[in-house]
Amino acid sequence: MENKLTQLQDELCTPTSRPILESDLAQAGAVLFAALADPTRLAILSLLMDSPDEEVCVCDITASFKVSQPTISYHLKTLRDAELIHGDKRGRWVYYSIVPSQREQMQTIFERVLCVPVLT
Amino acid sequence: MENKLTQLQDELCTPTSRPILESDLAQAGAVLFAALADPTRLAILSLLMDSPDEEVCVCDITASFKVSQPTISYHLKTLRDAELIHGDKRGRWVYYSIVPSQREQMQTIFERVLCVPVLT
DNA sequence: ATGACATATTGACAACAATCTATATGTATG
DNA sequence: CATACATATAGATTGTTGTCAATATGTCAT
Repeated sequence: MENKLTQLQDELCTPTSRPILESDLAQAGAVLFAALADPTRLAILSLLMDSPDEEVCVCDITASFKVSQPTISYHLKTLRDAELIHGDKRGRWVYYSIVPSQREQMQTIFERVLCVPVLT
Repeated sequence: MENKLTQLQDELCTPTSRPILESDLAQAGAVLFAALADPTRLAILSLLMDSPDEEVCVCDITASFKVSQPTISYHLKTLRDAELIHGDKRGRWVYYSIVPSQREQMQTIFERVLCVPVLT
């Protein structure tokens, strides 16, 4: 295969001198978007974003979906691993919330990308 | 735009049967983020966003990565299927660009989510 | 026409993701 | 203490994704 960069004489395909996205940044972005690439996880995040006190009990999350409790637990772990949410165990219950430093980013994603308003 | 979210219950640990995000909206969002959930695809999008004439030849894209040409072709198809990019065949070459209606959304993703400036 | 070239498609395969059932862990309560 | 409850983890299964080599398709130049 011939690279256009080696064909400067051909006027049709002009080369680019612009570097691509730093690979570790692309990697980090891919990890973030992979965490968002599931309808159940998006709905969980939406639930957390819209919770007035910014905390939701796992039992409420579980009750909101048709999937099983272990599946919800799996999705919560996935979001936790992406450092988007945090779980606080109080007694028998665990209360999840958006990691504060990620709230603005999540709000951007919901309002400006998904075009769904969230509480502010 | 209309709010697709339902009100949360205010009492903790009271089950709710209401879905949070409209499921087709969550589904559509998941499809979008799945398209973004790969470092090579993010870098391709970054390349297209940063291209001054907003068009990049496949040969230049292929030359920018270490993966094989069929792999690049596969990623381009994935981005095409997500309707994020469009390919224009001119002669032997195919020139890809961001779908115009998606440019603003992509700019939001790069600048406000990934914190990477792009050309405007 | 023929051959070189650019890109897409196919088929195979390993890695991973989403889901379930079953079970474990920790906590409150009778 | 025993038991019920809330959540997490383990293991199995099924479907999906990223990658490559090989090949097909279409286009240009000779």
